[in-house]
Amino acid sequence: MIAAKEAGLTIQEVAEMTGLTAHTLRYYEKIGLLESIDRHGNGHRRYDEADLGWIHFLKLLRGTGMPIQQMQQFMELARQGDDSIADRVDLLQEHRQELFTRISELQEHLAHLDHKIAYYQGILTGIPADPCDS
Amino acid sequence: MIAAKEAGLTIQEVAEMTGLTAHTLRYYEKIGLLESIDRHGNGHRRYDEADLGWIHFLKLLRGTGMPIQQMQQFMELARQGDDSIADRVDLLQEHRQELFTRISELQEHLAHLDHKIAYYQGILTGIPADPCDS
DNA sequence: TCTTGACTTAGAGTGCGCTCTAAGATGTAT
DNA sequence: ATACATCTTAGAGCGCACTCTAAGTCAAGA
Repeated sequence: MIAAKEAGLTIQEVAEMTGLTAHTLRYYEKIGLLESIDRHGNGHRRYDEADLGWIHFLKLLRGTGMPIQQMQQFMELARQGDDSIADRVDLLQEHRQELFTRISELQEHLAHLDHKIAYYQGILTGIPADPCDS
Repeated sequence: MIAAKEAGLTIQEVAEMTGLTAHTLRYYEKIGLLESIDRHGNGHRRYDEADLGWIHFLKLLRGTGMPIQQMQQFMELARQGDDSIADRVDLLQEHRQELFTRISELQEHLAHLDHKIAYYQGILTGIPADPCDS
């Protein structure tokens, strides 16, 4: 490594920084979630700060359970420039609503699960259990 | 349908009551999530109240994102009788913890997403946006 | 008797989101 | 020169949780 570090991060560096694998980074690029990443002279990818920003955003969307298809739609809009911002907001807000609903459902399930656990614990400790076991 | 209704529900009835498909009910039985369901004279399944209770419980577990494998473990314990209750509680409590963590993560993601949406809306309405776009 | 419809089985197929393989190019260190 | 590490590509494979198909049985109704 005599040559000065050329601008940009290698795929491995980005993988380590983001927690995605290099495989996944290439996959995301192939299916259009990332624009073609700049290449170093030898054809190797070099990621810049903007790329990193998009990758973090994609991670957020996936983390919220957005399907890849919807993410592709979003990135297609993003590629169309600032005129698409309203559409992008719509898409995000729809997803936000779904996420909110899902969280609520999970909270209900959690309460239900706690109820079940308490029921089984009641049996264990010999305390007469609530006959309603639902 | 002259014969008096024999005890128990048909697979279709249970499907409608639970929101699972008949396919899924057979699948759950095949992989050991349900004990062998009683059969009517002609070999058709007949579900009783207890079966229904287990199915609702399985739906709860799946609804909380428990993997099928773990559900199989749980049902294996259940088949071993009351001596396994402590182990079942352990399993459920571990899962409860994971569920709780997942809900927390989703809530963080939701906040982050809201932040993003607000950022984009700021652009739309021409209000100078917070330069920190993360 | 014939048709219809609900059920049975074993096993194949599906959609999702990666994840990995194979073959090859390039660059660095000894 | 040689060994190695890291990257490239196209495309195959995987794990999960269903979901569906094909071929067959059975009972009720026209």
